[in-house]
Amino acid sequence: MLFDENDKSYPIELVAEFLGVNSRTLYYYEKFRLVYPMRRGRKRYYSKADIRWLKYMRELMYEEGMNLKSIIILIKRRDNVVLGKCPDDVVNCFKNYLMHIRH
Amino acid sequence: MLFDENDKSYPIELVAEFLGVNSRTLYYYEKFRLVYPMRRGRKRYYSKADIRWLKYMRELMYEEGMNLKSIIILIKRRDNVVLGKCPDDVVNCFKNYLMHIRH
DNA sequence: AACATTTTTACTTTAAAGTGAAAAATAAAT
DNA sequence: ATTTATTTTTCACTTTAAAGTAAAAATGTT
Repeated sequence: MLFDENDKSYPIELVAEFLGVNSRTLYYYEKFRLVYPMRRGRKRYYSKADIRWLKYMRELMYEEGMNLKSIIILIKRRDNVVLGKCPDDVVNCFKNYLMHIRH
Repeated sequence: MLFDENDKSYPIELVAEFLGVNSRTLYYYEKFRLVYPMRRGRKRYYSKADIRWLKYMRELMYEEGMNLKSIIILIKRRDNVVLGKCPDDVVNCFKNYLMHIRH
């Protein structure tokens, strides 16, 4: 009965419990601008999308070994920030490395 | 006189000195499959592209705050490995977050 | 055999990630 | 309006692991 599919938002404590973290951790993520819960008054409410995102984010961290800053960059890259900074010849150089990596 | 533009490959000690790291660090990167120096016998020779890549890699680490595993993933993503794992609705959800982030 | 490079082992350093507890802030209740 | 309760914020601390390195052992080259 953790989540009622019809509810559209969840308070921080419930989300923290669901993710198995301290609610303080969610404030921490917010400071990194990694999540934007809705505010009703001063209280935070997380949408299902928020929760899915947090869960995926933590998978990237604990299954893929990424760190928070990289995840931020991963998001920004959808606006081409990181590769924008990467010189062209280095980008091309990536392709050589790709050949060596098995997926 | 660190680098002769006409030379096509550089031994590990020279590269380490240029990057300001211990040569052991370059072995370390290699174990992560982040670089593939050419081998003549058992000895390693790094190309200019290798060196540029290493330099860029370290910028990502020390200026952007990325970790090695994330850099590996960044490379692989050119083959869509990471976002391939990411559920579509989460990908769409990224767009909302993008709006909140200033570049 | 002598030399140089590599590999392995285990260690050090450093900072990220997370958290506890108290203080501050805000809303609700009486 | 004052008190009570709840959430947020701040500060400082702990834990953990990534990143890097030193030293010794192994290996290949000449």
